[in-house]
Amino acid sequence: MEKSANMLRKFDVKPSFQRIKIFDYLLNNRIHPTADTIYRDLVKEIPTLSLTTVYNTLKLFEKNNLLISIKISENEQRFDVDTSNHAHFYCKTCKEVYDIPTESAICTKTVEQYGGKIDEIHIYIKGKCNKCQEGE
Amino acid sequence: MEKSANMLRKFDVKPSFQRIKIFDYLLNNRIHPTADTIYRDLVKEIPTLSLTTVYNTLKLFEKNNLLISIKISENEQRFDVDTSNHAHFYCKTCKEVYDIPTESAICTKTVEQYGGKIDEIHIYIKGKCNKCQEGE
DNA sequence: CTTTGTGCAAATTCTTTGCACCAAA
DNA sequence: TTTGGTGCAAAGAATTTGCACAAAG
Repeated sequence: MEKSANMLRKFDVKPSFQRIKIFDYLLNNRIHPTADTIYRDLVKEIPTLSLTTVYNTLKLFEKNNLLISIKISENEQRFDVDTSNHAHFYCKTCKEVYDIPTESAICTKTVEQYGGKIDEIHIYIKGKCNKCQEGE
Repeated sequence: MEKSANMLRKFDVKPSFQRIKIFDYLLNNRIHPTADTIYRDLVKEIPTLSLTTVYNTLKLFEKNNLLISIKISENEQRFDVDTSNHAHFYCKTCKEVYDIPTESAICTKTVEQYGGKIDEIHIYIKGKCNKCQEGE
């Protein structure tokens, strides 16, 4: 709890109860959850929580670089507190998102060559994970 | 028109009037359009066209590997008839999507190492394009 | 007090579905 | 005549917005 609160302060986010809980959840559940997943899990503990607050908070966190938003699965946004350089693997069978290490400096040269400025790089790999392969 | 029709047949898609027109549009407008963009442009020429048909058709094309769907911009799907290996650059300012060449064999080893099978790799780069940089 | 956060309900956006009609084989 | 394509209207899912109330400083 206190660790999360300090983290929030460091990124200029006022640590309200809900914000701390949501950030805490993200730190302890590295499953790239959707807003709804976070809401469903936390509402058990905080019955007054609303989905709107979860959305508001995640948006604020993203703006303040506390997390990145990933759009790898069907029509939903997922959130990742690991803001370091890495790729994501989406298993189309079990719908899980896995982190994949990478040394991506990929094709940034081409963009820069034309004078473009890069803010974000997303590498999304889709397929079937090892567990789902086995079950065949 | 005939070129498109043959292309469709080759990928096991019956070349109806609408399908040919939509495929034609995609071939001649390499702007990664959304379903709505395609609809708005084509309805001028084909007043009876419906957005549903555009969606149906794009879905069919995707299933038959005539195009890939990209989710790089905010909440919309865009379509690209270039199914070869390349990355996409999204300019957050002008909202355009540009093709970026790449030699991506990126971090596929890590996935395969764990026994996963890769179907698709999407590389999305976001930032500001050269034109939008200049205007500052 | 005054500002900021929270949460309900309604709205919005993109996409899909159900269904009836139409066209082609 | 049977199959498959088209298109309208309605539904659906994820996210955002407007607004009122609550909390914090």
